[in-house]
Amino acid sequence: MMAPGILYGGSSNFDGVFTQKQRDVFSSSTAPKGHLGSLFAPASSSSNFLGSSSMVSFRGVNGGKRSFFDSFDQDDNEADELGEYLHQAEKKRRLTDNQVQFLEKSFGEENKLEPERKVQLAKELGLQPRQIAIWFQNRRARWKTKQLEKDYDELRNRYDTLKSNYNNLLKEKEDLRTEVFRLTGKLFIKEKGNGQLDLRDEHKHSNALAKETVVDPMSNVPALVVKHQQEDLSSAKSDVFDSESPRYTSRMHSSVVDQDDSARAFETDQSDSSQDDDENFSKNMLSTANLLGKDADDDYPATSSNLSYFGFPVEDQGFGFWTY
DNA sequence: TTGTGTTTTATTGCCTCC
DNA sequence: GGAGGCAATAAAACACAA
Repeated sequence: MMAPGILYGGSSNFDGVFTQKQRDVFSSSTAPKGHLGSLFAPASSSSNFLGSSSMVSFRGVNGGKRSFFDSFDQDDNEADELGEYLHQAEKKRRLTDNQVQFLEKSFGEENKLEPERKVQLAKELGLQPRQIAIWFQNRRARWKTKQLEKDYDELRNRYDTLKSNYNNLLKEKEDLRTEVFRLTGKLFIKEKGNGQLDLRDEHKHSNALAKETVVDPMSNVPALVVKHQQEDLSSAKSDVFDSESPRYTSRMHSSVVDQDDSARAFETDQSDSSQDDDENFSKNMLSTANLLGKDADDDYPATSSNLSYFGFPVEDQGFGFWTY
């Protein structure tokens, strides 16, 4: 197979590099064969470019790296360099460190290459404009890849942080929920002991509030929670978070209780209004408390919209959209 | 020294823009 | 229709472990 070869010199719109097709055509018709064939320039009179030596990487030549710019100060070595070049004419040659450095600097200033700048850089570096264009193109591709990796890392960090916060909130929620259950039970026992608790009113209130538990479209938080927040704020009373307050307890209870469970627990009351003895209500309350305690790991709450406390779809809690 | 993985240079084909 | 950009790819050059 024919290795890539570069032809030097230039006509008005010739970039300095023939395509494989062009080379094939050329070499099969008029061009000399072999290494010299790839050196055959279609026009050299108008060439602004520095020619063969510019294309040779001096890495490893004469036992070490040689500066690209140094090469132009050593006319004595031109013959040697030409010989070296002739030897490497059909090899792919890397740019020197200085050339790359120069190009990097230019790329840093502007990663797009206007024609004037391309020609200017080609002159300064002794390369073909086509090579400059290719270098910029490849450099843009590398930059894009790096940028993608960077963006990925950034997104992943943000995701990790978000997930961590979410898990912390979940834990906090569980703790609060446990506390509510504990205090509810305590209150129930206390008020039942005093014979002051009208559990039917409590039940009505609970059901009414539970039915209000729909998601607030603005905040994605259950509207009941929003409503309670607003009420609690406006009341400006010290009993807002007073665990001994029946009002607080009933609200928290109703917002926590699953609607279905709640309905089940108070089914007797709804089906037969004549039955109003405290004992039945006591049993229902206790069974509700047991049910809730047993299902403490279940996701909150209990709205038909299948949304968790934070407004996330339950199935999304694992942030399943992100895969590793 | 050699095999292998990575980087760099260059080509090809397709697309868009003027 | 030509110029230039980009994605995909080839292939040479390079790095490095065994």
